Amino acid sequence: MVKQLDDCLSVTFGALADPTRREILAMLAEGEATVTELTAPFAISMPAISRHLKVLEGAGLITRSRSGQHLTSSLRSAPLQEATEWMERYRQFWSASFDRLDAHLRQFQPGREGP
Amino acid sequence: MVKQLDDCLSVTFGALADPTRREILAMLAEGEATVTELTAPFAISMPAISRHLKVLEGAGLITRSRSGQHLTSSLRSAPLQEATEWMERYRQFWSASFDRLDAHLRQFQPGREGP
DNA sequence: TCTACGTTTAACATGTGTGTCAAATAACAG
DNA sequence: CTGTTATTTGACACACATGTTAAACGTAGA
Repeated sequence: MVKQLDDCLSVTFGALADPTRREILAMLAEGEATVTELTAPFAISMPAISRHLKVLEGAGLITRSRSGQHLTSSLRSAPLQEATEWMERYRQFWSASFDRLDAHLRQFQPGREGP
Repeated sequence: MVKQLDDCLSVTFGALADPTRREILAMLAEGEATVTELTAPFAISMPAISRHLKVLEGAGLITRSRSGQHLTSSLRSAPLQEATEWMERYRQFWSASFDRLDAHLRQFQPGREGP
């Protein structure tokens, strides 16, 4: 029953997990852009960018609209809201129980790096 | 130069992109637990859970400490803070420009489901 | 020291993601 | 209609993620 939301979060976080896609979102935050424009700053091919855009669109993070020959992409907000809410739940929990947790952890954890 | 942070976000979002791992985080939010305890509610094997825990630890989302035979896992907060900050940047932008965007989008997007 | 328990590692199968280049589609201009 | 530009799709290659089972490791206790 919560499966639907769960999957939605997977798609959202999955889309956000790729640096190129986050870079694309950053570019779109400065205004909508065509695929060609979005491809320019990257060292990868246009088909690759096109696929990234498809992933972002599938996650509902952008929308696309054709104006003449150009297909412009623009940002959408809804999924981020959901993902942020999910994370806020944990952030709040963690902030609340941090002191207790922190003290507890310290006594077991000498260091975090290991071979 | 921002590459380091970028990679950190990839790891964080990547860890969050898996439903099993989010489920594990939800369980740990109710208190620390051993690998055996964390494996119980799932239909997958303990080695699989062990790997998920390793991913979560790699993302800094949990810490682990041995107490006797048991290896207990507990939540950490730092990476979520970073990821939330990243997303907040976009949420704010999107909220601000939502009206303008929304009107623009409506005229191009008849439906979001595909075959 | 031998045995049992809890957990991880090794080796492997398999599916999915990300990139490539070449060809196909879509809209526009002569 | 033909050609040009913008973008996507197809076919492939390769890497990585996730699951499995079997064996190894680490700690506790007889």
